[in-house]
Amino acid sequence: MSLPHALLGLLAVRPRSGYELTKAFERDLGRYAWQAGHTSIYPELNRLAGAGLAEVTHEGPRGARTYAVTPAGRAELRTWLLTPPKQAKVRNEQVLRMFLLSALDPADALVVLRRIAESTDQGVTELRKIREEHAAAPVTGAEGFGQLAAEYGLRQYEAVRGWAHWAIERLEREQGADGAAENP
Amino acid sequence: MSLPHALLGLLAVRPRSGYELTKAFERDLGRYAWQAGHTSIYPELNRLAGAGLAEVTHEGPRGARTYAVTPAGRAELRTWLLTPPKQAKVRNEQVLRMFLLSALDPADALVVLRRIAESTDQGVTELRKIREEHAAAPVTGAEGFGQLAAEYGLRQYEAVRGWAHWAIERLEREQGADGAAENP
DNA sequence: TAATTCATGTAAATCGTTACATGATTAT
DNA sequence: ATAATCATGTAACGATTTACATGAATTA
Repeated sequence: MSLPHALLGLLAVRPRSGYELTKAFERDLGRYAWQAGHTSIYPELNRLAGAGLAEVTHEGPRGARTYAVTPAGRAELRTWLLTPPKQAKVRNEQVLRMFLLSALDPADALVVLRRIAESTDQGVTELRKIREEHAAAPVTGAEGFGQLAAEYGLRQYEAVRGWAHWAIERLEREQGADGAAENP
Repeated sequence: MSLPHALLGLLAVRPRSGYELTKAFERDLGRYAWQAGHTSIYPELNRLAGAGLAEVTHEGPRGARTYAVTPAGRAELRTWLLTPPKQAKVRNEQVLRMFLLSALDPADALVVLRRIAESTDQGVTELRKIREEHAAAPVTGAEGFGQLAAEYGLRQYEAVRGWAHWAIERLEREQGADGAAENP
């Protein structure tokens, strides 16, 4: 159960409302690391506040409440980050699909792989552009957050992209070899 | 909910018992793609059999039942693999930890990063060895499964490893710059 | 003023994990 | 004989998702 720590981590960067946290999950965190919807986030914020790990620091229009992490929350987050479990829980549907790809015949597998190659080509291009734009920015605490994470996301994309192209080439060579087997 | 498809995919490679499937999740699938314990696997196998997507083909000692995927199950798996959702579900505690790393002060972050670097160095070495050992093997259907997945796992490890070393160097340079700021 | 976005919540249903439970076979 | 491993299950609890619900503020 990592949701509370994900929330504490985001609040440690800067205070936010539940609504803003929800959007952070949709954009960055949820794409690579941990997804959660507002229906888990709001109750969890209440629990964190009840436990003294977060607190409401500001109330805005439309009942918006800005939460900040407390010193106790910061300590909890630090402990959690410094004591990782041996085997972390992994559940990634995209990766699962890649692992099961060989259950398809090569023609079908190629369709899927080409789609992956295309979308990761695009993803790499986008993320590289974003990185170049922010390359000049200072590297202090809160901003460092985005940069470490962005670099991680980019390298992840590049790895999948490289793998997809490698797999395509491999499958194509195999198919080519089948077709050309009769004439040496 | 991808568990049924994960099971169909494994059974598509070759028929197995629930016990063997459980171990496959512990070893390969669960490390990178999708974790599941026997308490989800056994009931799910019964559901798949009830739905005609899998069937018991053999009964061994100790009540062991070997399941195989049916033609309907193969069709279901194919459909699932060929129609991916826009946004797949991701939940990876390890990656979450990396995303939240910048919430720590640089000294603590370096501790965690060095641990990651060490364990991925090791992982890359291990997986490379395994790959070399199997490099000579033929690349037909069922074995291809392992090879695509193994390559994916290796590249994933290498990406994390590269990122960790990059982040360490960056943080060390930052700290070094702080310390040397007084004497130009 | 109508539509959109902001902003928060609850309830029911589904899904997953942990703990509990049992017994057969094989290895020491 | 004893321990380890094989092999399957159920029940209770906790976490997550989906559907439902509401209203304030902003934009067109």
